[in-house]
Amino acid sequence: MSLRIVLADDHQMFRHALRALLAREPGFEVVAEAASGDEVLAIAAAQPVDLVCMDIAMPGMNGIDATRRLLATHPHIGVIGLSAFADRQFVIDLLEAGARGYITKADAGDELVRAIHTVREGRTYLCPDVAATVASALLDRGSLYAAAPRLTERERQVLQLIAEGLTSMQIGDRLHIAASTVDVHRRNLMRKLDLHNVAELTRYAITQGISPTRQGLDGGLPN
Amino acid sequence: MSLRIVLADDHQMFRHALRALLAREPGFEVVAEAASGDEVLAIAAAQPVDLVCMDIAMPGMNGIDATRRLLATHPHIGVIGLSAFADRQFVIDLLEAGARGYITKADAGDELVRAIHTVREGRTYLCPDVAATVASALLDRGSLYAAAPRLTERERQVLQLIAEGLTSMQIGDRLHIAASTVDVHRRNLMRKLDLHNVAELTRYAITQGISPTRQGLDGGLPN
DNA sequence: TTTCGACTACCGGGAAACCGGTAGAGACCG
DNA sequence: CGGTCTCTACCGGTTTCCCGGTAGTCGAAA
Repeated sequence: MSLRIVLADDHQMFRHALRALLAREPGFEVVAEAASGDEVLAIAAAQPVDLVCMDIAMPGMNGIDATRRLLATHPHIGVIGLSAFADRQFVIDLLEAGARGYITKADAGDELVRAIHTVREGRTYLCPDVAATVASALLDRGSLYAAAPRLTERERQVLQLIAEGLTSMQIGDRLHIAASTVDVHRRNLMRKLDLHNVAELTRYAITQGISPTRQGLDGGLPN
Repeated sequence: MSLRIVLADDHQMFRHALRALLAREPGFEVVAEAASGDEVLAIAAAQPVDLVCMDIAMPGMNGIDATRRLLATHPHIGVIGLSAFADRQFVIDLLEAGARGYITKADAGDELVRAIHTVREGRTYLCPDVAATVASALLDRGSLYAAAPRLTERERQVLQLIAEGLTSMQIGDRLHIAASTVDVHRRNLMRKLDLHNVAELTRYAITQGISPTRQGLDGGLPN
C-alpha cells in the first residue's frame, strides 16, 4: 500500500513540480492537491489520506489553522509544514498544532523525501535550521510552549484578514461575528504583540507566515 | 541536441521540484541551478545555455536586472520570467528587459513546458492572466513602456515609513514636511498602485523590498 | 516660453482605526 | 465551587486614515 499524500500550497506550479519530484519515489502517491486550508479539510473528509505537505502561508485558511482542525478529526494523518521562512514562533505554533515535520523551501528536495519517510515511521523530522531555531527557543526559556505571546485561533484568523487589508466590518462579515467583536480581537492582538497599528500587524503577520506576502491585488489593473 | 536550461530561484526546494518536472520532457536538460541573478551570469559565462527560467524575487541581484545584464552579453538566450505575482510593473519591466515569456506560480506546471517550447521556437509566451495584464496596459495608454507606476524618491520614502507604522504626522516630522504633504504622497501612492489601505501598502512595500520583511520585532518578542 | 512633473501645503468630510470601559456565555481546571 | 480564559457584543471618545478638491514653487523639458 503506497502512502497517500496531499499537497497543499497556493501555487499550482509548485504543487505540480512537487508532484513530479515525489512521483520518482516508490511508495509515494499524491492523491490530491489543495490551494487552501479549507480544501485540505474537504479532501480529508472525502477520501483516505496518510500525509499532508502543508504550506503555511495560504489565502483563506492558513496552514496552522488547517493543521489544528485537520488533526482534530483525523489524528492519524501526518502533517509536514513547508514554508519559505523558519521563523521561531511560526515553527512553534505549527508543532504545537500537531505537525510532525517542518522544512523550509530553502532546503533541498531530498529533505522533503527524507521527512516523509521519517514521519511515515511515526517520528518527527525537522530540517537543520529549523531544529536550530527550536533548540534556541528551548535554551532561551527552558520550555517550548512558554514562548512568546501565543495567539488564539480566532486572533490568528482576524490578524490574517487585517493583513489582507479588510476593515473590521468586512472581517466580521467573513467570520460571521460583529465588527465590534473584531475590534476586541484587534485590540487584544495589539496588546499581546505590543504593536500599535495596521502596518505593524501586517508586517508581523507576514514574518510569521500567517499571511502570504500577497494574494489579491495581482491580475488587477492599476491606474 | 537537447535544450540546455538553467533554473534560477532562491528556493532550492522549488528548483529541485521543477527539475523533476522538466526531466519528464524529452529534449529538456537542466544543466545548472542558480539562487541569485549573480549566479545566473556566472553560469552563462562558464557554459553554453539556451534558456533560463528566472524567478523575479531573489536576494542579491533580482531577476529583472539579471535578465537585462544576461541578454546584454548573451542575446541568444531565451528568458522566461517566473514569479509568484502577475504585477503589471513586474511583467512590463521584465519584458522590457528582453524576456520572452512570463508565467506565474499560480499557473499549472504544463504552462511552463508550453512556454519553453514556444520560446525555443523564437516566439513569446505569456500565461493568460499576464497577457490580460499586458493587454490592459496597452489599452490604457497605447504604449507598453509608459505603463509602469514609477514611484518618485519622495513617494518611496513615504511608503517605507508608512509600512513601518508611522502616522502621517510622524512621517512629516521625520522628513521635515507637513503632515498634509505626507497625505498627498500617500494618496498618490495609493492611486498609482491601486491600493487602498495601510495593510496593502505595507504588503506592497515588503514585496518590493522597499521595506524589509523584518526589523526588530521578531527576536525579542514582548510579554 | 510654456508646459509638465514633483514637491509643497491647506480645506472639508466620512470612514475606520485606536483606546478605554463593561458584560454575558461557555469551557476548562484545581 | 470559584477562578481563568476565550469568544462574543456594545458603549463612548479621539485620532488617523482615506478621498475629493485647490494651489503655489521650482526645475526640467518641449
